[in-house]
Amino acid sequence: MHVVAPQLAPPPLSVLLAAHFDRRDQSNKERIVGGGGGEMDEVLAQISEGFRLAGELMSELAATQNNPAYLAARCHAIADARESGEKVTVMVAAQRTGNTELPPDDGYTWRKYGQKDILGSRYPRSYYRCTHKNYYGCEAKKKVQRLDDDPFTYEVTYCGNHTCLTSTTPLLTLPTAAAAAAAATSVANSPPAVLGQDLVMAPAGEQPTPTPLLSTSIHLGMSWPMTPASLTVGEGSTSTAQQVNMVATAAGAGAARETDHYPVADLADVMFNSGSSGGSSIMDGIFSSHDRRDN
DNA sequence: CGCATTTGACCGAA
DNA sequence: TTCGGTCAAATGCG
Repeated sequence: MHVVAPQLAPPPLSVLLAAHFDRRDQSNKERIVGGGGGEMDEVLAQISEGFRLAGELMSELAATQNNPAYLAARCHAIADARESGEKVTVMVAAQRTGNTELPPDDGYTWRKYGQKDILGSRYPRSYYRCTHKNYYGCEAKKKVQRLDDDPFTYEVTYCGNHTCLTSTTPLLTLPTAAAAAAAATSVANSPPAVLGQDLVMAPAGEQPTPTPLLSTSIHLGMSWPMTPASLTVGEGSTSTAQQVNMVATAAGAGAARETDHYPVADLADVMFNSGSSGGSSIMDGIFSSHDRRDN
């Protein structure tokens, strides 16, 4: 079971018209769209109600994902899974423009070492390992497979941690002044992981110890060609995989880009893009207890 | 030439 | 025996 990002299509012109007239001038609406109590009005009202409900749902999702307790629970689940060597599966939306055959780019450099037709699956499964396996002994691997029922979504299963720090994608594109200021004001003994302007994730009850600080900067999500749509933490191929729904707006979703942030989606981005040429990464902040084995 | 991808062969688990 | 995962030779590309 997977939850894929809901994508609200832009409202049709008639709805925009109706909404516009609802706000502005009722008489004009009746004159142009139709007489009061007409079928047109009824249909438009139903459509408007549908969008209102969709809007409520979206705002509730956003509110849930900004809940510190919710985020903390998700972080710990993922961290535990990674530390115990479990697999992490991410549902990634494929590009809908250009070459949709391109595998999702998660910021690491992968080398393909195999491809298999999987029984019962329409699309083959590709196997990748970290390009730097030879240099750093990095044992990170991933499997990429398109979903049968949604060719625009890839199921990416990550196995093993990256022991290299070789991300090719910049973590954030932020005004350096803001980043510097944020870093300067971070807690003394916490890792220099504060790179964003909007800080959430201060789990209640975990006060004095270095508190993981997450960037929820929208820049991160925006700079990525793909956005993880949901995330599953499980153990191997067993059916007991724990579903961690992480709903994110894919690029192009029209709803409230300016005000609605999806920190969980950003978190997913960060998780699988933990390496940075600078040496320190946001991962240090998220999983501060996780021992780094790089040098 | 060096590196990545492709693809059939091979291997181990179920 | 089947199937998922990996290996490695052949091939392609910059």
